[in-house]
Amino acid sequence: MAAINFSFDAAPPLDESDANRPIGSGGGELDLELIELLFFAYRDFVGEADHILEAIGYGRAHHRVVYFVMRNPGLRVSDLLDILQITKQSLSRVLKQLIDDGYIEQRPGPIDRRERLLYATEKGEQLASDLSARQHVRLMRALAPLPQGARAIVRDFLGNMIDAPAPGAPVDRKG
Amino acid sequence: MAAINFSFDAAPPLDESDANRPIGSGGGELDLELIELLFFAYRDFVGEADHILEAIGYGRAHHRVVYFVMRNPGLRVSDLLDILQITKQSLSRVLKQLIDDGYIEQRPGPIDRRERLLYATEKGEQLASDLSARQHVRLMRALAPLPQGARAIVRDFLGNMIDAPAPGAPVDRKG
DNA sequence: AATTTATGGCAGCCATGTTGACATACTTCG
DNA sequence: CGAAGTATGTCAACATGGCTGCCATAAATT
Repeated sequence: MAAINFSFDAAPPLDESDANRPIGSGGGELDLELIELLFFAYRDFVGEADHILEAIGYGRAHHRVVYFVMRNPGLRVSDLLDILQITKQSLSRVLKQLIDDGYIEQRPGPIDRRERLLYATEKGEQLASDLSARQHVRLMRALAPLPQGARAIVRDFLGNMIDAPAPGAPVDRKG
Repeated sequence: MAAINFSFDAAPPLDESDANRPIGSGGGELDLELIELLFFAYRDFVGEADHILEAIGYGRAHHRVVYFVMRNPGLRVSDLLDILQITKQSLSRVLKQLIDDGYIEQRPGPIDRRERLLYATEKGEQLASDLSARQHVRLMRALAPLPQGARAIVRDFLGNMIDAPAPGAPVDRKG
């Protein structure tokens, strides 16, 4: 639990007031600073919710499922598989628990009754909110000291990091 | 492999030219947009290196180990445990493989000979660079369309997301 | 009626995280 | 010197959450 992040002692030769270009024109060097900052940031970000989850015997897989169902009520199972990019079996294990425990409920699709549309129960909404609240606070704390417009920059950066941007999503706000 | 990220259909009511405050003063709403963008961004970011790793039968754990040894030559095992925040047993499994396969070598500490200082071999350096290069390209592609100074914003944001910032690291550049 | 689709379930494998106990080599302290 | 502490390695055992393959069922489609 020491939460040591090690010193970034070999930090890239970057000036504080720098722009995009991450490394001096010297050679084919890599932006290792951002790579490891992303690692540490995500590690601590997801670690945030673990206390709540432990208390009810759940793991991160449950978190992700209840989160995306809360965010997209009426989601089909196959949609969830696409979002999480895991297999049916991996999903069904945790989904079954969440349904049995009353966090998520299924209703047959009104048009195609083979579908089992997923909805978070009130209990499920509550859980998802509790978990997200912690992460929200961390995000706000991280953004607060940054200049105006930082949130938009971060959002666009993250959006651009994704393989296939959501339709109608990002982002090219240089000009 | 469909890499569907689902539409962020319930996207927060945020204006493009917005600043820090993520949600209208209405109530206790959460910045779910950033939460899930971070999830997708990291998912695709770490998925980047998987092809290379699969080819040699390694997983992400090996990646992390060889990366941090490359970044911090002469690291002690206990330092690595602190960085990765895993247990000795989890580390030793992958570390043993990396040593056996010639990616990492150990040398006794010059002062305290109980220590086994870790160094990446040339083979290990090569592997770490190959892996990082992919991620570097993704980062550069994500930053390229953003305005001047975006990299610094992103770096500071990520740094602020970390539990215990590295000594002498981030960052409070609002004023 | 036959086929396709959406879902569920079972068996079993693998990677990677965990704890606890113990061994070895070395350093440090009294 | 001998005792105690430290850095590391190792073994057994277990949990989580990925994976594949195969099969079942219900409903839609042709």
